[in-house]
Order: sequence, then C-alpha cells, then structure tokens
Amino acid sequence: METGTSQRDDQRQAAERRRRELLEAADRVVLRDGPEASMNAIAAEAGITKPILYRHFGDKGGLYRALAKRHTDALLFSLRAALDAPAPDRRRRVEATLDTYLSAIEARPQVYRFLMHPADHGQQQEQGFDVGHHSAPLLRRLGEELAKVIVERVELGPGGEEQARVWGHGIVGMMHAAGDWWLRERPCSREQLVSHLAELMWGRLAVADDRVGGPTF
Amino acid sequence: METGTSQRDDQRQAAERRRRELLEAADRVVLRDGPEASMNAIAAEAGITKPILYRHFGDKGGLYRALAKRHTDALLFSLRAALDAPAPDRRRRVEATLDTYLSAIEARPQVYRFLMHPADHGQQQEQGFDVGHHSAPLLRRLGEELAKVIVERVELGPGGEEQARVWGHGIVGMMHAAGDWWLRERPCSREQLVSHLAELMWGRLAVADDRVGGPTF
DNA sequence: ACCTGCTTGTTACCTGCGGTAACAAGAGTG
DNA sequence: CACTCTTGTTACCGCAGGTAACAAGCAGGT
Repeated sequence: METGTSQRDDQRQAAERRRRELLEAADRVVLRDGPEASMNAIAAEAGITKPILYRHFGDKGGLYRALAKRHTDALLFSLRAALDAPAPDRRRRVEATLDTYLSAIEARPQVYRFLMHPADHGQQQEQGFDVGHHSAPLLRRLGEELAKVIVERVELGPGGEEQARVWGHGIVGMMHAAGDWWLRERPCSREQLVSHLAELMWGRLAVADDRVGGPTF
Repeated sequence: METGTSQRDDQRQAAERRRRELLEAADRVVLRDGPEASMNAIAAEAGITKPILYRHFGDKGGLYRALAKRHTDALLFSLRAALDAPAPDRRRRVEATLDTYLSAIEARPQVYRFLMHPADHGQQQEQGFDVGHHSAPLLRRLGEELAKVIVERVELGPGGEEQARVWGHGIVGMMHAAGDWWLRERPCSREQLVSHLAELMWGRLAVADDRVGGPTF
C-alpha cells in the first residue's frame, strides 16, 4: 500500500471510470446505429468483448437503463431550470418549459428517439415493427416531477394532490405526443406549437364556438 | 368450373378466411403469453408451422400490424360512437369520450398493453427492458382522427386547422399518458380521473391561484 | 389417362442475438 | 512462491426470426 487511499477505493474508482467509458462508447453506437444496437457492436466500439459489458451492466436492459438514466437526468435538469427561471406570469412559465422540452428533442432527435421510440431504426422505412422501448420510465418520471411542482406551487383546494398528479401525467403526455408528432411532420414552427398547446391548456377549447351548420361539439 | 363464382375468387375467399383464423389464433396467444409471443408459439396455437405464417403475413411485424389494426379499428369505432352520441354540451361529450377510452383500456388491459406497451411481459418484474412496441401508429391515428373531428365541429378562425391537429395529438397524448398511469397505479376512480382531465382541458390550471408562501407558477 | 399449375403444408436448416462457462494473464500481497 | 482479485479472452448454448426445398392434394386442359 503506497498511496494514502486504500487499494479498495482505487479499484472502485477505476471501475467507475471504466463504466463511464463503456457508457460513452455505448452512447456513440446507439446514437449512430439506433437503439437496436447489438451488445457485440457496443463491445467492439469500446474495444473489448461482450462478457465485460455483462460484468458491468448485468444484461442488456441494465446497460440501456444506465444509458437512459443519464439522458433522462439531463433533460429533467433543464426542465427544472426552465420551471424555476423567472417569468412574468404562469403562462410564460409554462410556455418556456414547453419550449425547453421541444428544443431539447429538436436539438438531439437521436437521443430522443432512443429514449422514446427505440423502434424505428435509423433511416429505415417502417419495416421493423417491434424493437426495444423504454419510454414509460422517462414519461412516468416527468409526470411525477411535474405533479410535485404543481402541488407545491398551485392552490388547488381539497383533493388537490390527486388532481395535481393527474394533471402532471396528462400534461406530460400532451407535451410528449404533440412533440413526437411535430418532430416527425414539422407542420409548423416551434413557437406556434408552443402557443397552440398553451392555448389548449388555457381552456380555449372550452370557450370556442360550435362551427356553424355542423353538429354540436 | 361448377359454381357461378370464378375459381380465383373462391381461392381468395378461402385465403382470407384462413388469414382471419390465423389472426384469431395469434390473438389468443398474444393475449395469453403477452406480446413477446414467438412465431413458433402462434403457429402451434393455430395448429400449423411457421412458414405458413410467413406466407400470410410476410414477417413478424406484418402479423403484429394486422393484429394491432383490428384492435385499433375497434377502439376507434367506439370512440367515434362516443363522440357522435347525443350530449347536452361539449364538456359532457368530451367526458363521455374520455370515459369510453378509459373503460376500454380498463376492460381489456391485455389488449391495451399489447397495443401500447408490448414491453412489460406478463407478471414479470421489470426484468426485460426492451421488447416489441407499436404504440406510435395507434396514437398517431387517434390524434389525426380527433383533429378531424375538431376541425369539423369547432370554429377556430384562421389557422384553425393547424391548431386542431396540435390539439388532437395533444389531447390524445394527455388521455393516453394519464390513462396509462392510472391503469398502473389506480390512484382514483375512473369518474374522478375523467373529471380531473376535463378540468385541466377547461383551463382550471390557468385560473388557479398561486399557493400562498410558495414561488409563483 | 397424364401432365401442369397452384396452394397448403412439412422438415430441416441458416443467421444472429442475448447470455454464460471456463480459462489465461497481469498485479499487488502474505 | 502461492493466493487472490480484476480484466480480458475464446468458445459455446439456446432460442428467436426467417428461408429453402421438397411432398401432397386438387383444379383444369389436352
């Protein structure tokens, strides 16, 4: 024993460094080849062979979870920041948060597709139909986080916590579905999308008139 | 040639009947074993062997698509019915449609999980992480259908069509995410969930007060 | 009667993946 | 030196999706 730190700690640190390196290699492969990247491919990118990956991550799910957690944490961090940033009123705050989310998925669609739709692999048409998927964990985390924020900041009266959780998951789902569709079809600018969604949440559907001549809605 | 119909038509009809039979067998297996059912298992259930399945459906994705389409059509049909049923006002109509959707996923969670989360297989913990998934097609279809209904019935002024599509996908996403979370955790009754979601869409978040002592939101 | 064409079905195989067992080599420690 | 711990390897298993090649039944044409 030469150093002040115990040998045990040295080994732990080395293992964690290695783990990070492996995760970065996996990240590169997943972002290049899509989420159906094989363990062999990831191992090759990292310059090693399969069993090492399995020693570090248990199984493929473990690796994917670790990978997803990194990205999810980062996304959650920026959303929290947008939610906490100063804003003139609640609507601006909501718009800023929506815009942050949409900017994130717009800026790195590969990451987004890995987190949400590991199905559609790369350039391929809609050939493969079923592949890996792990959207649920991310969406559930986002929903719960938003619920926390709502219950903590909005006065909702009795039963408010339950309502906040419903809203949290509902709003996250709205944002996700609309963002997914928008990213795929790009039917309008980001600002317009944000505005439309905010209008929806601000109850414009409730007060819009029926179309003349059509059935009531 | 004995019958009035051409022999060609007879064969086509027979092939389609066979296809339906195979789909029903596949349905049974998928609903029993979960969405990760193997082609061998499906073939066995149908009393035949793999290559026949491949002759009928091309590949596994083809079979799953065909299966998903059946269920999606059925769901869409009942949602349409709820949307077209007589109702005193728009809010009741929306609530009835939400309730129809939630009832459907509540009544047949196996089908729902197949359509949306083919991942979590059966009783298993969260071991397997990635499996088949095809939620996107269903969600996109629902979103587009709802957009049609909105644009057709609600007066939104210029740019209304774009807004309607955003709303369609957003509302469907909200319903889906909230429903998924609710089905998993059952935190409240169906009626309450419907009511909370309707309140959200009716803009209650917009008019709720800030919580005293907390930061603004 | 015989051959032809078509569909239905089979067996037996290939490929590639996730995952694992068994073993080799280096390095610190008594 | 022997012991152990980690890192790495090769070689394999089981199983999935997918396919080729061939057998059998059954129209219809000549």
